[in-house]
Amino acid sequence: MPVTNKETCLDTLRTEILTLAIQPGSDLDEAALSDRFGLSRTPLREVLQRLSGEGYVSLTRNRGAKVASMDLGQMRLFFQTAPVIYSSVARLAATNRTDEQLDDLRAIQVRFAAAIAAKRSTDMALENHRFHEMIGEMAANAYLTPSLCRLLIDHTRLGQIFYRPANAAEVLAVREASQQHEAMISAIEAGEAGLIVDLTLQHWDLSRDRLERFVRPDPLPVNIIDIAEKRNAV
Amino acid sequence: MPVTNKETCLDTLRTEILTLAIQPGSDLDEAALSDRFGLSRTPLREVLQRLSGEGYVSLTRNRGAKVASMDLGQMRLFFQTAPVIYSSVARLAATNRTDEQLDDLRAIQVRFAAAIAAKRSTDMALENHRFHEMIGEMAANAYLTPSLCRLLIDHTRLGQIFYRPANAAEVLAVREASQQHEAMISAIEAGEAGLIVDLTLQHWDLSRDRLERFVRPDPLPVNIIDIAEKRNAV
DNA sequence: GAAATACAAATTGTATACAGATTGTGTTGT
DNA sequence: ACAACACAATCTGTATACAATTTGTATTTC
Repeated sequence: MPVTNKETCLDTLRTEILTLAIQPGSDLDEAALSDRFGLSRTPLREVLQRLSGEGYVSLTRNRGAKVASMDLGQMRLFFQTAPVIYSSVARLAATNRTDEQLDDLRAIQVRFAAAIAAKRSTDMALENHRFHEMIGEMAANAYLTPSLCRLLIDHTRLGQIFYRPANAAEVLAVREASQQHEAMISAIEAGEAGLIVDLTLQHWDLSRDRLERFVRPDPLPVNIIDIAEKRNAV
Repeated sequence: MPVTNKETCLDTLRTEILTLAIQPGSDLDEAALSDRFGLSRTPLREVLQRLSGEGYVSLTRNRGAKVASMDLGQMRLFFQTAPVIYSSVARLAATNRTDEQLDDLRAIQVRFAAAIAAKRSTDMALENHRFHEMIGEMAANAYLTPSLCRLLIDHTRLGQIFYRPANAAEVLAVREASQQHEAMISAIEAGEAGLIVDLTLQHWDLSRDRLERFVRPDPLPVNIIDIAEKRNAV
């Protein structure tokens, strides 16, 4: 099965959107992209249609493609929706997974841990994304998968900051996330539905705490701002 | 905003798939469809891509488009997944709906009731579909909507039988479903989250009973089969 | 007669040229 | 100076022709 230009284009755009290399809301130029990937506009438009179906991109008639935006309203929905879907999917994964899928999941976790050790933050985010996508695949539920994928897209985009650990506390949190992955693998292997749901919700809590800290970071020291104002006044 | 050929094509294919005018699993011929809708193959392929994104159709490379299948495995997932999504969506609808949307919902319900009164079974199924799609729109949750839509596609296709009431008991069931719709509208208007979830689960139970009766109908009278075998033996 | 292969027909994928829509700019008139 | 309109440039949408892949069929070979 040869890897066509079209598939390269799909994958590349997906990762560029996930890693924020292309920012939410930015316009995608058909001509530029078809040049870049050595495709004519026809197949490129099909790529965009598909990305739209997956939720990476939004199309408007006569106005082209935009990377899916991440406004405040969306974020609210994200935090509201993630727990139900994540835990439902995790429960199904524990009962439906195959042995091959479990091996795949382990392989992804190895690469995730390696990315952490090497402090490659982009890879951390992408391998984490694949880890949770893989759990979705294990769940093997065509009805839930599309919702999961949309959540993961925004989770990964938000998480760019999570996996770019700035201080010692956040490095610890990433390590904890990795340990939780290990525990989740064990629970899925053992088929313990109740346990995997608990672990998933814990994992979510950890992630949510980091994300909220990003959205509402510690305020700047007030006196520094005072100083800046005085300098402007001079 | 003019209705283009392309949009007609999209809508028509959607309803034909929902009403089983095109059977699950059947192949879609690009040339034939582009002839039929007066489109060239390029925009028609974009329609198919989009239908694929919505879950109506599945695409395979170099092998064209098939109407989404409804095998036994899928049905199992359907019954497993519907309650979570339906109730989550309903809860959100009660808190997020706008007044205009509530008016739209009422209008749909009027058409639904009219279809029942006139015994137009296809319209019953389609208006019922729109009713629940509208509740999805009220929920205004981009993460849940895709899952809801996929569930509704299969629910409506299965329900073709439900809304083609064969006997008196099933006519009563359809009337009951319609009454439940009315109750749901009231609950959404009042913003009663707990109530709408209860009503939704009741509605689901009613529908599920009918669907299960379809999948596992009352067995044929045994002696009739005996007779048939004797005739073949002659 | 069954299997394999080569060829033909049909179907899908891609490129390019053209048509239609939108947006920005410059000119004209008040 | 501002508003309105017209025109140009840019981008999106569609049609058609061509290339590549798949599938069915017929012929050959064992």
